[in-house]
Amino acid sequence: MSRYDPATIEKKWQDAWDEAQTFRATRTEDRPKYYVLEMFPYPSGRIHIGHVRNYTMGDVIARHKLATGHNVLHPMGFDAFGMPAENAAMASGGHPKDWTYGNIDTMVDQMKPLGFGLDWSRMFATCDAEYYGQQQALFLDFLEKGLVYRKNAVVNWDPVDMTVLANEQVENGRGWRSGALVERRELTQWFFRISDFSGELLDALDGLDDWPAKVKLMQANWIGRSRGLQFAFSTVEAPEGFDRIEVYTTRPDTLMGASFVGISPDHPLAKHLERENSEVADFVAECRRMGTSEEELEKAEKRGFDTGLTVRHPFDTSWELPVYIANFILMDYGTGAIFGCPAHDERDIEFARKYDLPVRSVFGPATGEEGTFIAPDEGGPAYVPPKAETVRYVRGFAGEEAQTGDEAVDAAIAFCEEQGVGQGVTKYRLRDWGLSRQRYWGCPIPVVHCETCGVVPEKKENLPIELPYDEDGTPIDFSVPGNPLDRHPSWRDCACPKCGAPARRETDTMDTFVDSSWYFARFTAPRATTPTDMAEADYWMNVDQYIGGIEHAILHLLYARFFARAMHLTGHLPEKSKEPFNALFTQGMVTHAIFQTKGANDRPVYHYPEDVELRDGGAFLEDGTEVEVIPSAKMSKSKNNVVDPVRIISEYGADTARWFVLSDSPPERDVEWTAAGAEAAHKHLARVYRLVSEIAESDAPATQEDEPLKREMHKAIRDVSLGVESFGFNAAIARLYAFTNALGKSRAGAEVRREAARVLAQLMAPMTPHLSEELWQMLGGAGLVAEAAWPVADESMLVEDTVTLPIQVNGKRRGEITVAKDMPKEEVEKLALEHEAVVRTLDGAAPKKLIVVPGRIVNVVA
RNA sequence: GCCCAAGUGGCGGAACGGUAGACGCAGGGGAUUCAAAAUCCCCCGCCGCAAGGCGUGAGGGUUCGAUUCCCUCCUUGGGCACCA
Repeated sequence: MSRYDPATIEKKWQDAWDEAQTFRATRTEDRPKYYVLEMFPYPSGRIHIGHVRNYTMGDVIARHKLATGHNVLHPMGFDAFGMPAENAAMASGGHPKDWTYGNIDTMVDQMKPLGFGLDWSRMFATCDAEYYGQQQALFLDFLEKGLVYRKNAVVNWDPVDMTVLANEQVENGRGWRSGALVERRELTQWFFRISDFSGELLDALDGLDDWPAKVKLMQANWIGRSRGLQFAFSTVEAPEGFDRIEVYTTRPDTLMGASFVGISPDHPLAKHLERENSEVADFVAECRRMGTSEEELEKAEKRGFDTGLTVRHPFDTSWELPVYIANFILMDYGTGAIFGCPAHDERDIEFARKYDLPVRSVFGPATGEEGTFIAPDEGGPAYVPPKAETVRYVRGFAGEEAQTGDEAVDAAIAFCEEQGVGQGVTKYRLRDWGLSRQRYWGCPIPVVHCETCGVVPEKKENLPIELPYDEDGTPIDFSVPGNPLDRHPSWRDCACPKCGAPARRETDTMDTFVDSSWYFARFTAPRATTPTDMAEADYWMNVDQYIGGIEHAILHLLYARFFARAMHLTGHLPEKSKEPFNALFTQGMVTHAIFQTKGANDRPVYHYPEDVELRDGGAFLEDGTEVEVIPSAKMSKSKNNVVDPVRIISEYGADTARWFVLSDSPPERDVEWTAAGAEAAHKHLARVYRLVSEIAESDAPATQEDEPLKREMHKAIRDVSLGVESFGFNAAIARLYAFTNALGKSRAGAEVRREAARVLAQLMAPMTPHLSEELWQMLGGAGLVAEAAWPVADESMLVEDTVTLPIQVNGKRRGEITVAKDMPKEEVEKLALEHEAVVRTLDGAAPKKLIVVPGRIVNVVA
């Protein structure tokens, strides 16, 4: 008998699938289509075990759908633009393009041995001119439809390197290379009008039944619909043009508790005062010496500057409130100005206590908790109950004295509208999507700046506007910070497409989120000479199952949903694709223990897994030094806990890697890669190989154990199918272990055992496709198991006629009874009361209560 | 700071509100073997001789019954608009 030799069989079957074009996506009308997509990778240089897990999940779905009679589209590509390529060029010379394509080649070479059922003929990278040229065409169509515009926006500016920094390049407020204090600087930039779609993007979440609830919730919170009051305070002796300050509030019911007005450092009034008053200028400059991320703003100490100006309260013109410039107010949200009601807002009370501003309670608890409740104006914390809770108003001005916050807000809006003080408005937190990047390695924005014509779109026939590789034969210098396109006259200088006069190209490139916002549509016709081919898009869209990391729950998925709408409006996608992903699954990461010892100065020293020996419940280096084991850490090159799939494949084969990454954890959770686990997976596959070899050669006659094995087989078909269809891969694999155990122990005849083994090969095929083809062949299966019809469970073989019921006394299990499945409740009760453990506990007394859940449980309450 | 998750034996994990620990790893015992590897079989939450008791991050609550639902807290992870 031959041994399980993955190296031989994996190559053999990969060649067979290539030959048969098993995974080539073809459009035919006789079969339903199924489009499964995993988020495409960034070409970092090597695949990691997380990729293996992600693509194996997609592959299981794809292979199962193929076996259930679908035309399957399962493509792969690369999200190839972005900063790492430029950073690599800066750090070690070379060109981002060469670096990127070199990485792609390596990664494709590493992915192919894993045997994924992918249609490689559709592969592309977003840095292919063929792809980004079509992206430029989309941009021009969006521009024409008014979906793109220009406005000023702030960026992180490094004043030493004279360059724009990404948020991740800002460390503790300083540029990562120069160490200079980062400033916020305004630039004119391009924006997509995603905020015009706020309401629609929010409401449409309800229709996404096969998306995780948590993702929909995160998106809903991100879009952030709020109902509030917009009104203006009139100012006292303010500079000309600033008679009024518009504010937006979601708590107009707290207007009588107002104690100050706060404006953003970027508010027009702040900018005006900055020019006249050096103290204001200092404070505002201080505020701007901060990154642009919301996280940083929120974590920063709340600070304000009293402008000396005041405003009049809208209900009492003799009541004046001070105007502060405050570092925590965002110009992008609402009107860039607020009123503070310290009694009912934690941030406001912190601010008020810091600057000694009055705190006035507007409402308190509705029911008497006076004993414990300390009102905010008596030194207590801000009182911020949920808006649905009824409270008692002491400084209300509209509605009932006792009402919920929601009712009070509605009443306050109605009252203010009636008094002409303001209007109720709906606002969204979602801001427009800034797509300009001051970088080289991205899709050029296809517009030209002309002195006479202004901003002029490129003509479509001039697309793609390609990135220059060099400058007239001279390599581009990436060692200088900043955007090389800015310093590239022969690329930058051009003729105006409108008037022909000398003009300058836009040197900004697009955010890489643009690239990933429509690649799923491009896969339906990757070589089309327009962004999409409507016939192909109409057939293959939508993505039936999208799989990727939870880290993309908000931005990528929201941008893609916007893009699908914009592509529909510009005629590039059908109406049904406005929501492009029918079902979404977010998978967890692969983690690995960190092996660490202490070096000099107690600095941790990290060791590679292959240098560590696990024995006697500890971990040791070769020289016997004991190593500290930190389990379940995110894989990271700097911690030396990266597992290289190439190594795993050469040691155990692709099927072992695929089996293991699916087996141990539910797919939405993180999985820890352990050497022991991989070893165990491999042993199991070898055992299946041995078992099936033996069965294939057996000629044992039929026995009375045929029937139980058949039943076991049909139960396995049911459970594994369900597991595969519902992302219960770990459960499906546990079931396959059980079925293998049953098959191994069974003394059924050869014919039934062979049938069961064929089914086992089929059920395993999505996870371990190469091994399954080999087993299928040994068992005399026709053709490729990849193309064989998925087995169907026979319902009549699944019916059980008895059921075992646990008997509980007071909720604790005390025994069990086995009864006929359809035994009447009364008889079950009788049997339960006769049970020895029940009799003993009741001790002659009558039970207080008797609960019988048919087919489930019996609970006796004593 | 804000939003969203997750926490169960020595370990990964299973469990429509209904027998907590399926399946796997590690560990223990045995079979086979001249011996070993490989393989096969059995045991395996904790305390306890046992009867029994205790156990799903912590503390409350709802329920005949809670890992599951609700509230508060702790820890870890993801996101926070220029990382992808």
